[in-house]
Amino acid sequence: MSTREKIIESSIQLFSEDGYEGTSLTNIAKGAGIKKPSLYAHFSSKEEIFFNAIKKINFEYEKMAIEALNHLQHDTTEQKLYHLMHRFFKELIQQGSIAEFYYRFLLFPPKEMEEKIKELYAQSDQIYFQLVQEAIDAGKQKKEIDESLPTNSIVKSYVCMMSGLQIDVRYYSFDEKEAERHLSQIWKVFWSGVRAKG
Amino acid sequence: MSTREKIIESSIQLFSEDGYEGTSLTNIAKGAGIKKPSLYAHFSSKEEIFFNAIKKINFEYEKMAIEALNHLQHDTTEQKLYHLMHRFFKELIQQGSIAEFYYRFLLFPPKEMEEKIKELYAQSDQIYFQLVQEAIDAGKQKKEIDESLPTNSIVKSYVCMMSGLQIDVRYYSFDEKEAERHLSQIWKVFWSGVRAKG
DNA sequence: GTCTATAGTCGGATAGAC
DNA sequence: GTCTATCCGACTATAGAC
Repeated sequence: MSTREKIIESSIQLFSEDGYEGTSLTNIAKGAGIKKPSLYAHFSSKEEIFFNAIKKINFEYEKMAIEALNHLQHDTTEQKLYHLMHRFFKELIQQGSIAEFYYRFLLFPPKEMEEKIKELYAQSDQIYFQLVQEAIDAGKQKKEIDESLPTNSIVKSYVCMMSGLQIDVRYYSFDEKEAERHLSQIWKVFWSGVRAKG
Repeated sequence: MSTREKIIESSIQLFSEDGYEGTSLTNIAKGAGIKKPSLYAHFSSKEEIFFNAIKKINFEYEKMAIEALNHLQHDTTEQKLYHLMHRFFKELIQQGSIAEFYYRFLLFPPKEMEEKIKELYAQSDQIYFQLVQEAIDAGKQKKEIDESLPTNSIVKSYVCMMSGLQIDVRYYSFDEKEAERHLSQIWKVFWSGVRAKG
C-alpha cells in the first residue's frame, strides 16, 4: 500500500470514530507511519484528505451494494432485498468503517464543506436507490410484492429502515447473535407489509 | 430567562449544529449575550455546559413523547402512533434543536464522555420505549394490531422507522408538504404490516 | 457576575535540511 | 519524501480589577 493510500485509510478510521474536528493531522500521520509535515507531500490540506476519504468511502459503499445484489441473481425478491440489508448491517456490526463513515458525514457534515459533501453523496446514493427500485419492480412482476403499494413508497420504507438500523446498531451495541435477531424481527414486520397478499 | 438558562439554550443550538468539538465557548457566550470568561461564573468547564445541555434535551424529548401520546387519549391506535411519530418528525422539519441534538449525540458522542452520555440517554430512551410498547399492547387488545406479531418486534420496527426518518429529513431537505407526503408513504407500508388482518 | 488581559496548549500549515 | 524546528492562530481556562 502506498503512503498516500495509508494516509487515506488512517484518516477514514479516525474521521469515522472522532469526527472531522475531533481528528488531528498528527494522529492521521501516526496511523500512516509518518510525521505530520510529511502529509503535505501528498495532500495540500486537511480538507483535501477528507474529500479523498469521502470519495473512497462512497466508492466502497456503491461497490458493496452492487456486489450484494449481483451475488443472488436467481433468488426470490425477499432473499435479495434481505441479503442487501444484511450485508450493510453486518459491515457495521463488525466495526468496519464504511457504513459508519458514510452515515456520519451524510448526517452531520462539517458546515464549511456541506455543499461539496452533498454533491459527492448525491451520486452514490442515486445508484443505491436505483438498485433497490429495480429489485422491487422485478418483485412486483414476479407477483412477490404487493402491487397496490407504490414502488416509490416501498423503496422509501426500505431505505428508511436501513437508516434506522444503522442507528440501532450504535444504540444497542449488539453482539453478532443479537444483531441477527434484531434484523430478522424488523424485517418480518416490513415484509409482512409489502409482500403480495392472498 | 436567567443567564444560566441563556447559556444552556445558546449551547444547545451550537452543539446541535456544529458538534461538540466544532463549538467554541466564545460563540456560546456570544449567543448568551456575555463574554467568554463570564461563563465560568455559571459552569466550571465546557464539559459541564454540555452535560447540562444533554440533560435539558433529554427532558424535553421525554416531555414531547408523553404530551404527544396523552393528547390523543381516545383515538385509534393507528392515530396515536402516527401522531407521536408525526410530532417528532415535525419538530425536526421546523429546525427545532431537540431531535437534532438528541440523535447527534446519541449516535456520535465525543469519545472522552461516551460512558456518561450513554447513562443519560438510557433513562430517557427507556421511557419512550415503554410508551410505545403500552400503545401497541393496547392496540392488540382492541384488535387493531396483528396479534401474531410479537409486541417487541413491532416496537423495534416503530423505533427503527422513527430513527430512519430522522436521517431522511436531513438527507432530502424536505419542505413541509414533501415531508408530510414522505411520512405518510412510509407509514402506509408500516401500518400495512402491523394492522390486524382479515 | 461581568469584564480585560493573559497564560498555556494544541491545532493546521510552512521553511528548509537531508 | 521525510524529517526537525517553527510560526501563527484558536482554543479552554484562569487571574484579578470593578
